[in-house]
Amino acid sequence: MKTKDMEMSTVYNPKEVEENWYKYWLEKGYFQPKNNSDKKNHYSIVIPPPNVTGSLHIGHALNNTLQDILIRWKRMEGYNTLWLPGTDHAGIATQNVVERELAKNGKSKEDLGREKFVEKVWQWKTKYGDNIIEQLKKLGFSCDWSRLRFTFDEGLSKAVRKVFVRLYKEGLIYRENYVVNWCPRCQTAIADIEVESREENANLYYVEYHIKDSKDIITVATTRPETMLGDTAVAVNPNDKRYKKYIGKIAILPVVGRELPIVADDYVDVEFGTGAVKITPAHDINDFELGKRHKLEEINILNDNGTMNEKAGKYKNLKVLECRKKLLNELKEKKHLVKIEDYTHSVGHCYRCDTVIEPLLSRQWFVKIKKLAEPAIKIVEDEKIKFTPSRWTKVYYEWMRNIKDWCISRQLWWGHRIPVWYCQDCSEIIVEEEDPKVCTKCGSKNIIQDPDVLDTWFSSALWPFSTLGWPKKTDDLNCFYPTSALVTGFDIIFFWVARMIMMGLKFGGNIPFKDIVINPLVKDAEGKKMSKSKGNAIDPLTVVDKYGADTLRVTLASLTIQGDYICLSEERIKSFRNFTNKIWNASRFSINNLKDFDINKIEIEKLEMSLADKWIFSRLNRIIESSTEYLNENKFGDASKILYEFVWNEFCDWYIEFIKPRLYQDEDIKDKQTAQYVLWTTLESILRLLHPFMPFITEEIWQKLSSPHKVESIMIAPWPEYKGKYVDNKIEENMIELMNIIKAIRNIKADMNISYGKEIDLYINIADNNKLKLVEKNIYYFKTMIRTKSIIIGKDIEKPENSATGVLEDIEIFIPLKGVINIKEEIERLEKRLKKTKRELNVAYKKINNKDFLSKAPTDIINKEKTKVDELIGIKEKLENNLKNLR
RNA sequence: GGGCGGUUAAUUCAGUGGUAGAAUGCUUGCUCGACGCGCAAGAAGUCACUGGUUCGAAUCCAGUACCGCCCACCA
Repeated sequence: MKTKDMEMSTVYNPKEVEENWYKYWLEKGYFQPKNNSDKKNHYSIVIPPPNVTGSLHIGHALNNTLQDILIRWKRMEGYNTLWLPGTDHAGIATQNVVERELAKNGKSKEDLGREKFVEKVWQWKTKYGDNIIEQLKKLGFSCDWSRLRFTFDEGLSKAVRKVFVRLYKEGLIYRENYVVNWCPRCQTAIADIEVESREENANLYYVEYHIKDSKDIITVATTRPETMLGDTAVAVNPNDKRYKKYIGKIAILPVVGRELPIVADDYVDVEFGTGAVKITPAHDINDFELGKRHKLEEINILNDNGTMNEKAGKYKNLKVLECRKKLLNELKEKKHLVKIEDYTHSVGHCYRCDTVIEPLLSRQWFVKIKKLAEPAIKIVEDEKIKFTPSRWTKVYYEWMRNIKDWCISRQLWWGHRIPVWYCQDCSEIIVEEEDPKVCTKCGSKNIIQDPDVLDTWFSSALWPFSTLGWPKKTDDLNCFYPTSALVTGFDIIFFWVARMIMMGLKFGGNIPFKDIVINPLVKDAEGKKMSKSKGNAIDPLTVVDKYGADTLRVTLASLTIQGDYICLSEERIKSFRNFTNKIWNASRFSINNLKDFDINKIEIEKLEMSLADKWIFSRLNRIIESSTEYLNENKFGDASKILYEFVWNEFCDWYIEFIKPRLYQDEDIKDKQTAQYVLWTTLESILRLLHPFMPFITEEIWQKLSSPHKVESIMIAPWPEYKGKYVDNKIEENMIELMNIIKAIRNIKADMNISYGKEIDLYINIADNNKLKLVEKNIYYFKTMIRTKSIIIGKDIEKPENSATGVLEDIEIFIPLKGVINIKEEIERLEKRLKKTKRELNVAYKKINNKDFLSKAPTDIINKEKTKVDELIGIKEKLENNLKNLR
């Protein structure tokens, strides 16, 4: 076979190859599934759609690297694979971005009006929305770009519409006045899980309310004094002796002067504060529910933008905190404010913009979720869907079993408009899949659509089937649904994963995916969250630019352990850059030494493999088996770790070094060809094993490693097959024995300050026949592996004078060092070894002299321990003899 | 308040009952026909603590301490 004659640089340069190979793969159409009819043999993943406003961060890099590893691996295994990409319209986030753009020109969305504004957002999306998609390509991800989807696409919007209408008609979507989480900056309601609460230092204010027609006073405690402007009652515990007499009486709201009934309710905790609570039904969920029980008035004191409204009287138009300050002053002046305590409590913040959330009574749309949650819990209990790592199952159950109705309406303009029309004439509510022209009841044309849009996560919940064409019965849907795996972060298990399972079961008619792989969150070297503002963020594209996509990918994959977080640092990336380069150079070596090799011209059956050849085949097949198994278990870190160790520590450090003398000679052509054959086969398999992790460099080398490849790209080459016949324990044991002897000799050389390159005379005394044979057979390699001038080997070799000694079980090694050896140092070296041996011997003795151990431990353990004692005694005696001679 | 996870070498982590491991870092030495992004050798751990089970515990059980996260919140 011809090896393409190519100069390979000593340092791998990813920039020269990555773009071209990506183009090549795209041209060949490898990213697309073979067909969409072979349901049996399919493997599919839908991408967690990044926001159209997003730019690629390290979390995306990790998440998508894992997906690409799975897809590339399965593709090589012969599956009909589809990795479907797309983006999310990201309601609030995108609207915010475009609003900011407008603000630069001093405009607001109101200036444009709804229609023009939405048009503007679409324009923005067309221009920038696929930035992140282009960035994904830089990392080599093999998504089928021809199937790119967007949550606001026409097709996906139809799916959203259908789901809404069906849920509504089944009574699972309803509209209600309720205290919701209101973000005054985004000016929309948000769902409970979109609120992030944080402990904050605050004050607890004690305010006196006078009792009507009495000199008595009832004191309430509050953290949000401004809400008293919306108070409509004071509540006490019915069993509280202090306040029993006031129940049914009237309290006077300070400043405002409103009359408030004093009601009794079990909700009130006698122990907390004063035991009396001001009740603001429009701005506190508990107060709201208490208010319902006692039929209290609900007074909303806030505008949508978080300022006080006309109900706040003279405090109208002030921001909440300004109002609080001024109101407290007034209360103080009027002697109503009697005490201020330090107090820490948790305060809700908007997960999009971090603004403090105000609970606000408003009319919103909700999904009645319990009925949808039940089957979604059951399906996980039945293990039809599995979490990796499995502990996330508990987190899922915990949330699903305590789930609350989902507020899905958002007071935004960018998003799926709620498909509900209100007839202005007969008050009919019209909910249909097609836009109604007239009222379905009275025929009036005077109908108005609900102004709100749906929570972005509503459309994301349909992603696994809406992207495949649902509600149409498409071939894609039939072939690729349910999808095989979902890879995502644990931060969106509730937002997304749980809802996809519920919606998938309800509308997709099946689970949306079988395997949920929860990937860790990436933190910096100190374990801190990465963020642009902190300046500790590692930009994946910068890493790609500096070190290449393969390095980034294999780094991330290796760090993907079963924990919640991984710490990434430049130092770590560099270590994998070095690995990439190691692969490059091992390949460079191999290619150069395979120039005269043609696998078609050799008779494989007639080759006589050496110990090292058999050993590397044995190891290779073990690695094929276990790396495949690790991938099956979604253990990306373990898979990459064993590949790293195999390539570097076994293939490079030992195998290549072992065969060098065979490759460099031309006397024994058959032996040379054997080495070449094993070298070629092993490297070629390594490349295929590494391909899912490091697609670019493996393709580059695979193409250079000219060969009888049956296919034109490593991407579509078969996944290496495990061949058990090559796995041989005895061979591996022998090799380890040999390695240990070599290491022991190198150790002596290093200890005695003999440079590695200096050739030595070597005497080896081996008592055991098998070991003697083993060493004799492989003595050929010692010249290069340890640089020997002469070797004398046998059963009763006399120790030459003035030689350094090494003891290894029943083997003695002597290196004569006339004039070089320092007797004192040699004694010290041997004594140190003797001391250690004696210590180990003591421990072992104790064990085998323990009656309980002998009677209760299994025999193989006892025998092992006895053998160990014998060995240690042997070593000890040899060391002592040598020491005696030195003195 | 409820729940989950963690604590093993300087660092990041493997290790689920039988001699404490890897990678990186560190120390020392090295132009050996792949690679200094390298080679060789080496040092380095009371496996958080206290009990218990066991012939034997990093590993199983109970408790303690510390760290992290999630959920629910009493104004």
